[in-house]
Amino acid sequence: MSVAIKISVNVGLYLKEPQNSTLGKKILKNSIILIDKNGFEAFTFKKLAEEIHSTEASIYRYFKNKHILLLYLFNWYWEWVNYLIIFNTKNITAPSIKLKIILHSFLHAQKENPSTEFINESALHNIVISEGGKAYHTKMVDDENSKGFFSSYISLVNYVSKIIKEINPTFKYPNALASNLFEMSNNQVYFARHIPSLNEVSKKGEDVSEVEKILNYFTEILLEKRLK
Amino acid sequence: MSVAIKISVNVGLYLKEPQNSTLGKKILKNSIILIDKNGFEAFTFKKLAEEIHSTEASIYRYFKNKHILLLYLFNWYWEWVNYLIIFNTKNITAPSIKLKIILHSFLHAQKENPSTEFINESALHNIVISEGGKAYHTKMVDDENSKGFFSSYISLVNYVSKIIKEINPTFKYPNALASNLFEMSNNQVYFARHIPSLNEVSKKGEDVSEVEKILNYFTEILLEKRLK
DNA sequence: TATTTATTGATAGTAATACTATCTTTTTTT
DNA sequence: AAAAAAAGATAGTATTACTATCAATAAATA
Repeated sequence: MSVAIKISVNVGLYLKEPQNSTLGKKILKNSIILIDKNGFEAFTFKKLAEEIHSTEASIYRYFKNKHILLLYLFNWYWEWVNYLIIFNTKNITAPSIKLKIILHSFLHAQKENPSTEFINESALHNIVISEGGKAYHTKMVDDENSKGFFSSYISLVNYVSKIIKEINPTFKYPNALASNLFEMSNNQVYFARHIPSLNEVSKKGEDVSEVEKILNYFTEILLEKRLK
Repeated sequence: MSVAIKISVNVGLYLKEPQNSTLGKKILKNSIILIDKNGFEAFTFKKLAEEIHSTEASIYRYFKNKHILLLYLFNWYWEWVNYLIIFNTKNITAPSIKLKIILHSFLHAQKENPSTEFINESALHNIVISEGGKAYHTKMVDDENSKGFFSSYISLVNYVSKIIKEINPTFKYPNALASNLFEMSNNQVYFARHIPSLNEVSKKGEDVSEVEKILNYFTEILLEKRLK
């Protein structure tokens, strides 16, 4: 017996819900593996089809194209982080502790017990770090935003924004801070791994914890209550 | 008569220096226009060739591929910002004023007098905002970093980092703050334009100035001198 | 159980992309 | 005027990003 959580994303992101079939789950599982391994640019439906011993045509029955598949994965990830955050901050009242837990949950999302056998959360987290920006840095961004394709991310940011306001109601830009915390988090981990002269993270293998320290340091200073 | 500044980038980024020929300058000029208009994904050497009434083969004599061309443009941009910053902070001694001027220079780089007829700084700035992350979010990042393809950006970050240390020598992560200022700057402008629920920038057409306010607000709080 | 329906597989085909190669013409340098 | 360099013209290839069609198989339901 077990308690299963099922994560669902915006229906506009798929033609057929991949979580409801064996082939669909294989697509999700192996697209994560392939994108993580070779990067999004090198990823094609043909290679994926070969990997899972299926055909391109079959994959196209689930996703319109690889960009939409990427959006599906990101939304799944953001929903998963959302769940983790709600779960981990349950019964915590002090908002400043809540924010600390949120940062920790987000940065260590990969280390949590996997909720779903067909999603490798750790690999997915790496994809979000390396390719996350590609979700919305396209010419379709306005159209896709209007269709709610970023709503999981937006609601995450809004939730954090609310907590920021609780910590310090005089802080002027809670949304900007919240979105920056997520963006900065991924960015600084990426820099630590690939362009280390852009920050102060030296210890290999502990990049995530180091970035957590940086983010806590920044938020503590930014949200410290002050007179005016 | 005039005073011309010539910006040069890492020699590994081109096969033939485009700034030295009419065709090369046309390539630079029109690639900026096309990428700005249609986005980097839709940009191809073939379309560019048609636009400038030349051929694909001729463009390939200047740049190995479109990714390298993008890197060339970004390096050119970072060098240009670097020049602007040095120029605008000349004779300013107070580091906190310097940092303010840097943020202003960076965010308004497009409004400065164009230094080069074949580069539309405004369009290039928009490309950096929309596509900037694609410079280093690829599987070649480590190799390209070792070749110095991001050195203009790194030296920019290091310069700002030094000023941060002057403002507050006790601030623990000057590099992380400096890189975040540049990243956050582009990101928040992009959000203001495309996913406005992610920050507090409402006024259309003044997004850049609004983001400047946010960045100043953040840095002032972060770098305010404090005991411990 | 038979039958309809849905799902997947197999195969083919197309336009566009991302190049490489070669040869000719034009322009520039000496 | 000759030599060298740059650009144009053209062709060709492997891969990508799809769309279309039809057959085989599995699942749902009558």
